[in-house]
Amino acid sequence: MGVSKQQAVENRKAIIGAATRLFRERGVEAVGLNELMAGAGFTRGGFYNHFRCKDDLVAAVMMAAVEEGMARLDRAIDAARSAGQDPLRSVIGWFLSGDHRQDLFEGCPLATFVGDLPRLDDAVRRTYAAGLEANLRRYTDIAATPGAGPAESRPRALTIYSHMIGALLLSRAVAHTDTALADEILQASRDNLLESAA
Amino acid sequence: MGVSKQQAVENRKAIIGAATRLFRERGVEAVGLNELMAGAGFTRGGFYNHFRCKDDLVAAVMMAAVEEGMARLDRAIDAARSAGQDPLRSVIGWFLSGDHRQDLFEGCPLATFVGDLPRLDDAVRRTYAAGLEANLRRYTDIAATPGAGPAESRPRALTIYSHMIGALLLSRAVAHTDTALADEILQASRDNLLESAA
DNA sequence: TGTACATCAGTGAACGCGCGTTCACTGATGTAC
DNA sequence: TGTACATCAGTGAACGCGCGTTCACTGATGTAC
Repeated sequence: MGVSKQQAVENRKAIIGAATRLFRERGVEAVGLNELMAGAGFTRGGFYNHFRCKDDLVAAVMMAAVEEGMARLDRAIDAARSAGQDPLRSVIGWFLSGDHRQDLFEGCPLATFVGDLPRLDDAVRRTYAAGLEANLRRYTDIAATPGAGPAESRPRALTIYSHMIGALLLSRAVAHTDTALADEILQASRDNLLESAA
Repeated sequence: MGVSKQQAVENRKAIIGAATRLFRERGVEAVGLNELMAGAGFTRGGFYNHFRCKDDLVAAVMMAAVEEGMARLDRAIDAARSAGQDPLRSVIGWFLSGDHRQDLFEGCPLATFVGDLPRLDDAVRRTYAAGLEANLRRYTDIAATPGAGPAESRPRALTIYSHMIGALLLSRAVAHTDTALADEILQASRDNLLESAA
């Protein structure tokens, strides 16, 4: 068609955006390039002007999702601090909420993509691992109590994060089949973690 | 070929067995029926003498995996009790071990299949949810402290299980990319849960 | 500033491939007499 | 007990389909003069 360089850059972003939405919703393997390009408003052939192969796109999607997730976490922490609330309690309350369980699109990317990871290549897994480490560092910050050093805060952050991820994934796994159990799981972990953070 | 009824029943079990191994190792979607039947020692066409479609097999695999997982849990609990050990501490130690992280074949099926679940059909999800509930009941039993009733033990079991699942999945997700982090995750949660179970 | 040409994002048909599934066939098992 | 026939698990070729990827082509953008 002939398209300006600036437009091409935006189109690339649009492809990544559509892919992120579809991958989060249905999983990386279940989404084909044809559907994906149609979702971004293009025909299939143009894909290869932007990416060498599907794995390249997946790597770009993971990178974007992890960065966006971190930015969202930072914003939530700032908002809590501005409001004079404990950022850790605030984040726990959001992470283990029904909203987060339902929201595949803006939820924690590490939770959403953990199921796809075994079938993805090393570049994506490195991005995932780096994203996890970045998240854990932030959780270490907000889990720190006045007197405690990193030797205490770090393992505490790890356990809180593992616990939340597990509860969210189990709750999502049974949400459509046994809503009562799904709610019970979230509530038990929310109560437990909020109590331990008090 | 002509095969006795008894042999046919065993062949069906062999197909389920091969499928369970392959599904656990590489995910349900990534394994084709051709490879699967070859893995069980047959050619592809015979599949439909045993199952109406692939989803039927997946349902049978999930059922078998969940039952086997429960049986294994019960055996571990019995063994711990016979040895005069606290079954809860015993199970936690196993669940959050490097062995369990590495062992996709005999590990907890709810952890292994949680990533595949979003793309599987309702029958499989119901089996999964029932399996989760059965596991949680058993954890409620072993998490019970002398004075406590189910109102305390049940949420406690849920939080312990969620926490363990999350730690195991995160640890597996980064095991090949950042082994130190993977070990750190398991250890932090193991220390934390064993301490709270003391 | 205006013109001629090169670039390259987007198009849409086509590629080979492996998927889940179907089918006609086979032959030992199991049954009826 | 022996014979004739029906059953049905297993075979392997074939089906349509959608996948990731390639390709020749297009035409507006961007560049050289």
